[in-house]
Amino acid sequence: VTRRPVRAPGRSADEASREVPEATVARLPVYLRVLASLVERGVVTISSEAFAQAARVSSAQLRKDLSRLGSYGTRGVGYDVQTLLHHISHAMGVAREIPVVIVGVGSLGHALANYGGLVSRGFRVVGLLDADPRRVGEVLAGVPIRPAAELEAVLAERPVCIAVVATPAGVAQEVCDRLVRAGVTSILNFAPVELEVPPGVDVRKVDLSLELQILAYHVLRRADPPALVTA
Amino acid sequence: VTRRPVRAPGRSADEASREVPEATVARLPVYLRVLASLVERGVVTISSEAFAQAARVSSAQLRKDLSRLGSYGTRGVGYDVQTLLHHISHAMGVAREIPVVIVGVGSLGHALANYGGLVSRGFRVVGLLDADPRRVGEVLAGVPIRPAAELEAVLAERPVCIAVVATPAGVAQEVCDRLVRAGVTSILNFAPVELEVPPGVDVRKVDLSLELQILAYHVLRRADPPALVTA
DNA sequence: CCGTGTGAATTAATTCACAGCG
DNA sequence: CGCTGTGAATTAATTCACACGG
Repeated sequence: VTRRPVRAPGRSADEASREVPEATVARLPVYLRVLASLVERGVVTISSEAFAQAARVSSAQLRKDLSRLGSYGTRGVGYDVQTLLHHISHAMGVAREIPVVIVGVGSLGHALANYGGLVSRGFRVVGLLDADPRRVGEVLAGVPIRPAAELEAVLAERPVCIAVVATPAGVAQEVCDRLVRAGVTSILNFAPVELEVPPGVDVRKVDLSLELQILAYHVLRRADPPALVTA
Repeated sequence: VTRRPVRAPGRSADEASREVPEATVARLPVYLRVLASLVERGVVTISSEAFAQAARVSSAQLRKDLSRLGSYGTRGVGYDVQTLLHHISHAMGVAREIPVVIVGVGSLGHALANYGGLVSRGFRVVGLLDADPRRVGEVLAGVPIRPAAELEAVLAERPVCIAVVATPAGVAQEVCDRLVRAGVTSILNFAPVELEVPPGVDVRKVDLSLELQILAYHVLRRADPPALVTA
């Protein structure tokens, strides 16, 4: 995952949050998800211990993370699930609906466009683009696929900050350049290439085979020789 | 990403590698990919500076990472692309073909099964499982989709260490439990839940909306009010 | 000379452990 | 009395900066 400087220069000190560490930011969405499921199950209050177990982190880490946002727990009791959900949502800026465009609507792009988790977490797909003329015109989740050539036009009609690149590796950089030129400042990249972006643009990557390779590395270093087939 | 103890107790000291840090392990596949593209472009030698730029890391970090595997560079010159490719491949245990099963063959599962990057990085899909009877029988990348009920049978015929969970969130934990009981020790989880696994089982997760939420967090903390729509 | 390899310094993240509040 | 909130201690990761070898 590429992290670039992108420090906010000096926002008004309205929020309680003073510089939440990156590692914490990466866990907040997990907490949010766990809290949502606790609400569903009717849980009203939860201790850091139980919460941490559900989120698969240590209780100390959970408490430290939460304390960055403020003191929302009750000593001797735990956290009120609703209150906490509210505060983390606020910190993460949910309550807004964030428009995203997806470039590349192959099977992965289809999966993303149809993924309900997007909408439920405050995102809305407002544009779908694909270079394959056979896919153009298809409507996915209420949004028609438009030709990749119209990328600039789509972003002119409807400016967005966040774009998802799900194209083949070969064209990802070019697509990325065009997105950035059209005003996109944050990119989620599924193509297996390292995107080059100007400073100020934020890129995160998701790479399936990279994750598998990391898992495989650990398997190979295990004590017992496992179910592997030599080529 | 869940990292669990999983320290190899005491492998024979055959490899040069003595305890490669986790952060480095996570970058090695990136280096591998960059090297492969350098080979394609006919590059023979590369300096840490140029290599680092292509891999989007600092040159110091790259050199430190590579030095964990041994001294494969030439002072005053740089690294031989082929040599380095060979050594990192070896460290990552490429040269073996690693079997994986995919549980859940929705649009995401389809994308994964058809993803060429798997095969080219030494993985082979040897099993596809889905609970939907309408999908059973379909053949993807040469592998037939079998009913989820046969999970245990599939893993009995052909033991594998690594499984991909691409099911809906609701059944992911159950599938995970069954996989672990059937001998799987490493899981790549695409379902938006925190999987609970016994010690010794390694889980990594890929969560699209989590990544988007992190991007959105940073967008919201930017100086200028961006292209967001209030709900 | 130039660029690798690496100790030393720095910064970030995690864990410990316990004071103090409800 | 139990559990949060948090300084202090620890561990991990990154960056610096330069000695040294080709």
